[in-house]
Amino acid sequence: MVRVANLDGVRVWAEHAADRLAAEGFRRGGARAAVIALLGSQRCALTAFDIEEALRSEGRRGVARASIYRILEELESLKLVQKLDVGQGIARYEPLDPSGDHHHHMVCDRCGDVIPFHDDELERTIRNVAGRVTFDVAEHEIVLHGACADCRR
Amino acid sequence: MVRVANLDGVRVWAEHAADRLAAEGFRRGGARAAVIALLGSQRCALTAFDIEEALRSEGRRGVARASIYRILEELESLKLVQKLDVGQGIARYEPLDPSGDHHHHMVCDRCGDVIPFHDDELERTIRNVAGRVTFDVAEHEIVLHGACADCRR
DNA sequence: TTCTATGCAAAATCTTTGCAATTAG
DNA sequence: CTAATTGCAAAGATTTTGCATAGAA
Repeated sequence: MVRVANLDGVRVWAEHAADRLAAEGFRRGGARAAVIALLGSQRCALTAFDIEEALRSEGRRGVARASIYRILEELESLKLVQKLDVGQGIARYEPLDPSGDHHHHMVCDRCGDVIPFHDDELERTIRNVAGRVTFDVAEHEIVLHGACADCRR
Repeated sequence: MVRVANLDGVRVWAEHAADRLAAEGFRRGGARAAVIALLGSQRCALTAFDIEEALRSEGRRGVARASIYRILEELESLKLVQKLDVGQGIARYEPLDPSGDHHHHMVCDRCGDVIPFHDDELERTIRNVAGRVTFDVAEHEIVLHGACADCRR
């Protein structure tokens, strides 16, 4: 088991995202820049609420909730972020590594913490399964529920 | 890859659920019985809306939405049904086989269809992963996204 | 009769939409 | 100047809660 690999990739993600947006003809607004900068500095999935709060407390005027959702939707459609549901009906968003690297999540059902993990064997197995089904598998999402190291005591 | 195994188990699930509820001291109300009967006749996950609609069109007076949610919550806490999120922020519920048998889901992102599947290798791999992490894994949920046989054409 | 189960309506939560004002190019 | 971007408020969608009533034991 490996923790989120490729932290360098994450570090430059904001830059990569800005480039992609520019290439797609988007203009450079302050709200979008703020959301991208925040996502780029995170190692894992944030909710829209997390983002709103973080940007508001960053001192500046903050970004409107509607803008956050609109921006996240754009980023998702460009495959720059992945939207994921870990089970409480609240969407989370995280940067998508341009190299294709990805990870899954363990959700602590006691404290609500979301912890990323990666496992090569698991990826291999998923690929095998994908080859065996009469279904065109484009993505996969795996969530482990349970208790985190702190909570299980 | 195997389609939902143990259809007999599903068939008797309603009975099993009724027994568990009785053992837990619950009384036998009509709304709960209707929800259980419906779930027992399904092979896969339904949304609260699906359930409400199905029960309403079943001719009778139908079951109030609030009751449906309350009943599903009870059943979930007794581990009689599993609640799952396949990504659109809408919860789905399905009977949980008392034998421990379980399956995962492929979601067609074009038509929205949710298709169950099971794979032994995948289960084994998940168990291995669970043994390797500093996290107490109680459950796991796997969702494959893509296009179903009909939609991919 | 007593306490659970249910229905109805209102509230809560998360997300989306409409529209006017702002801002980038 | 022109069109994309943003903020604000209102609307939508799903789920939860409060409370009075019906119903099971």
